[in-house]
Amino acid sequence: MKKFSSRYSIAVHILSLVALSPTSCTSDFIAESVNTNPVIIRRIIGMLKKAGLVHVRAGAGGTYLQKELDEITLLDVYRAVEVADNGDIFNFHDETNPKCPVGANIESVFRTKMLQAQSAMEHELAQVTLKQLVSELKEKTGSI
Amino acid sequence: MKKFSSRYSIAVHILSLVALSPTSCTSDFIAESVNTNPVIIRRIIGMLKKAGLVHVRAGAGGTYLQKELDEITLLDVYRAVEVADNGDIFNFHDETNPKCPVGANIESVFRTKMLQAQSAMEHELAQVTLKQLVSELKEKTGSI
DNA sequence: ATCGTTGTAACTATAATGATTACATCGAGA
DNA sequence: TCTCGATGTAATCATTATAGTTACAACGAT
Repeated sequence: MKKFSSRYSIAVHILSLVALSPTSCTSDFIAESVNTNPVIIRRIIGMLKKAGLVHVRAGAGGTYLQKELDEITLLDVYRAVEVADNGDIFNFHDETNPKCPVGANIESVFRTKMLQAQSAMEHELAQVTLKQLVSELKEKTGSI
Repeated sequence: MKKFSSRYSIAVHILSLVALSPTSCTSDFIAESVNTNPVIIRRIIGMLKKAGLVHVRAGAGGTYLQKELDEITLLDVYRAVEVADNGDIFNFHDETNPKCPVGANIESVFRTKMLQAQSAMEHELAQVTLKQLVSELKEKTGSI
């Protein structure tokens, strides 16, 4: 019964914090808001950096957005921290018996359907920008 | 980088086989088509049984569909074998710092978006019946 | 009553996650 | 230039899910 890792929610948390915080965001500072270990934060920031979403002042400290808030979607963040090797979220039992007509063909038929389902999910994620999300967050917090 | 387990693809394989096979489907027979251990098959059949999708002739042997092919959707199968405790596929880092305005509110904002994405995926799965899938499978195999 | 099948328990190996300690390296500022 | 805080990353550990396997009691059609 596996779900997606919590890296994704932490990544969104990090980006929101960086977007909203007036002060410099060190991994220690962020870790306190997320309530976890600074190394967890640094690892995730490393992925966000690799995806071109943030840059980090090495030595000096602090993480900063590298794109505008409305240029980052939840899909971008998802792909940065959560995506599997080939991008598929569904697993397949891929060594079916080729001598059986069902075993030989079931995977390709099933895979097509699964990719459609995955696309639908990713399309939904692509609709939400961090700008929207942060704006809703601001409403919730009243001010910040 | 976790994906869904291969139980799902195996479950669909099992149901397709049961639907198409003229002979009795014992766990040994199915395991040969899937190319895995019979106990794996029995475990998954147990979940399908619990979900009311199949029934099993205990003692005698053999698995049979309990619903019509067009009454079983990929979402039904998904829920039978893959669903996590509360049904959410996304994980949340839920012990954020309540003293931080972002930490205190990010989860509920993010969760709403995630549930929409999950719904989109499940809606897509609900569109596909086993009847369609088996029909496509028949086309692929030529005959059976 | 027999015998093949199911339903489980128990065990193993493997892999991902999340947390933590440790430490080399970077670079801004005194 | 030196110091000191911050980053980047390796290594380790506990936990959990998956996948496979062996073993065996219980079922029930014949």
